[in-house]
Amino acid sequence: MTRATRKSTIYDIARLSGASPSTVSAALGENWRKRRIAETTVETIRRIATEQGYSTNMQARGLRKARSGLVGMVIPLHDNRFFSSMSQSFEALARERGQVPVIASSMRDPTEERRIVETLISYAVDYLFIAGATDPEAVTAMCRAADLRHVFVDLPGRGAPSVVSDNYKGAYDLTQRLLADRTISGQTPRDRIYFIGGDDTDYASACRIAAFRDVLANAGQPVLPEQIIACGYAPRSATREIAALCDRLGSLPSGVFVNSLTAFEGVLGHLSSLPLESLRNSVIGCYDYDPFAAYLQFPVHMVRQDAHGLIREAYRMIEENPYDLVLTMVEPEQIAPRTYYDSPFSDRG
Amino acid sequence: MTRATRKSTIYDIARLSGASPSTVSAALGENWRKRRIAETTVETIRRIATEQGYSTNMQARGLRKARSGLVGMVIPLHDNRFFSSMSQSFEALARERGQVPVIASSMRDPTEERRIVETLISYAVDYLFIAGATDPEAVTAMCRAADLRHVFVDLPGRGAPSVVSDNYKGAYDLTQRLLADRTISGQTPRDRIYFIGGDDTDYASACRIAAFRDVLANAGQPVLPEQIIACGYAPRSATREIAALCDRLGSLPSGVFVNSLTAFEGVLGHLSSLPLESLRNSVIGCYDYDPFAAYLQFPVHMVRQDAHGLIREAYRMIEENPYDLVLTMVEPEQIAPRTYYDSPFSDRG
DNA sequence: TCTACTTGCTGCATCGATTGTGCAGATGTT
DNA sequence: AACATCTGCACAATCGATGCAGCAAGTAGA
Repeated sequence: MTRATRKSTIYDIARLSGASPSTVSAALGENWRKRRIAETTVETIRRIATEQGYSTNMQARGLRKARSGLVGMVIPLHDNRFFSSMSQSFEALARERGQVPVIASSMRDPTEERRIVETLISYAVDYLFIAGATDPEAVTAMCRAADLRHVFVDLPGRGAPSVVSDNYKGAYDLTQRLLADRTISGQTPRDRIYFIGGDDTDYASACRIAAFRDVLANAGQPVLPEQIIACGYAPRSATREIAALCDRLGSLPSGVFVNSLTAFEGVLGHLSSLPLESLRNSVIGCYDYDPFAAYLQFPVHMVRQDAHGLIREAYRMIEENPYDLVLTMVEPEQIAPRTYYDSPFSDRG
Repeated sequence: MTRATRKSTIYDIARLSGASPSTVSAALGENWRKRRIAETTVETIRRIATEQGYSTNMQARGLRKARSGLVGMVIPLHDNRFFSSMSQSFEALARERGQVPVIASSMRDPTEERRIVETLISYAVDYLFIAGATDPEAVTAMCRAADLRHVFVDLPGRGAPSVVSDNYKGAYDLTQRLLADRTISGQTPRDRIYFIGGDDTDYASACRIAAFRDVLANAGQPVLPEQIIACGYAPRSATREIAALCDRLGSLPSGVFVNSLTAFEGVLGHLSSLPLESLRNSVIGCYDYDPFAAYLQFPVHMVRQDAHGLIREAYRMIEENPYDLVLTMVEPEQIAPRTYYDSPFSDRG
């Protein structure tokens, strides 16, 4: 095993090439023309640098230039199709720009979120993307103090540009589809459609709930409080709640609007325990898309949020109008039951 | 909008507190006792630091201490249940240790992989985890030169400790289950089981293919070359290949072993175009688990890899025996069709 | 009173890259 | 020949935090 020699620096290259450190720095960078370094010198220096396996110490550069080349993104969790799609897009767009993405998950915990933002500020990230912020005001306050450009994604903030899905429209259309697909047999509580999952204090859920209410009200079926079961995003609690609901009603309701894939995972945990027949008279919808969820034993109406579009827009905002406190909407897409959506990354795997 | 004041440094705190920068540094750190700073001084300094919203400049600290507090992980892609579970676990374990995880996706491209490793080395990550390496030798060479502790996950390398799933065992058991579940009606090519997806030059797939061959050979059904369709991990190519196979055979084969969730996504793209009846006489297995994939219209035998266990072991190795060139195996778990697996993070969402 | 410690702090060099300034020597101009 | 200009490079300060070496007061022991 070769014992590693200390990593080589511009001073080593300087010594080996007979040039000065500043010449080496310029030669290895982009602006050697402006600094009038002879092309032959540049070539020599670069050759030696390659031979020595030199690589820039980004900590030193970052310290001097007061920017790190890192771009931060906070997401609620990695283990989720929607957010991991965002990660994939974020990474692609950041690398296109020669930046290094740092993605952190907050578990939707405001304290953790704050700690993460602090940490990213400590590392002098150049931009910060916050997806699903739990406390936008706090984030903005910290970023302001650190003079850090930031943008909110998915959940808007008041102090920076925000890019969000058009949750109202997505939920409006989904609810309409559920309503249309439903087979009603009477006027019992079971005939209603229930909304399950998410947190009614968060923006996205609130929009969706509003749309849900509006559609049903327009259809002459005003929503009762018990029809909204905002039990959070955790699979476990969704399992519990849907089971309790079925218990109360004596069967599955005629329709269920599930507010996220994670909640749907939990709902599935209960549905899977039911005989398939009992699902025949229910129509299920899920806000978010998953190719497997689209092919369950029962039809599922889905909504695909444009994760890539969200990130693209967010990047545009942060690069072009970082101080425009504007809210950009990105349209989600309704996906019919049993439809395969060909993702932008499906040529990779 | 408040214009941001320059971020405060230890020099600002020093001026405000009347102490010297070195005293401030010591007071804000852990070792102020060793440096014999009076407790009252420490309190004063910390109060002022808080008031000023001071936060350590990690670039400066990293430069001085020659370690960054960052830990890197390379994964093939974010948008995948297996890898995003690894990300989730990695993040949790890194934060427990006060480190900051940086997760990058290589898209299984050796060039991209190398670039990423170089970049992470530039940022002086303290450790590097490489999952699904495409060129382990190159990675080890670079890490050696930079004196960087690293560990291979999922795909082993020769030059560092490796932690991998027991792919052979997982695939052996899965193949046996497929064989047992199959209903054969004759001795035509359609009666065979086919293996689809993955890259036969990569370690994990090679192990799984070997197990697949062995089970069938033991059962007196030696595997023909055309039974192994290692068409990569991309959904798109899996769709193409399964369609071509069905074309050749005139129907679905009696069994399909799908080598990853991404490939399965592609396979599903084709299966979904078939009438449900045509699936009745086939048994499907997928190496990797997804809760939705477990509840499709047809039963799917799945294998759940222990992503959390892999990362936990990898961390143990890198912290305890970074120079032990040992290969640790982590057992995967067979999941019966239509089974809900309760993930370690299912209380979050 | 004089040495011998201890306490509590400061000064200074250092990590590696960047950048404004300056200075020889070459070339051109009148 | 005297002066201006350009070329190609080197010097040194700087970014912010760290940690070694050392120094002035205070306390203890003889």
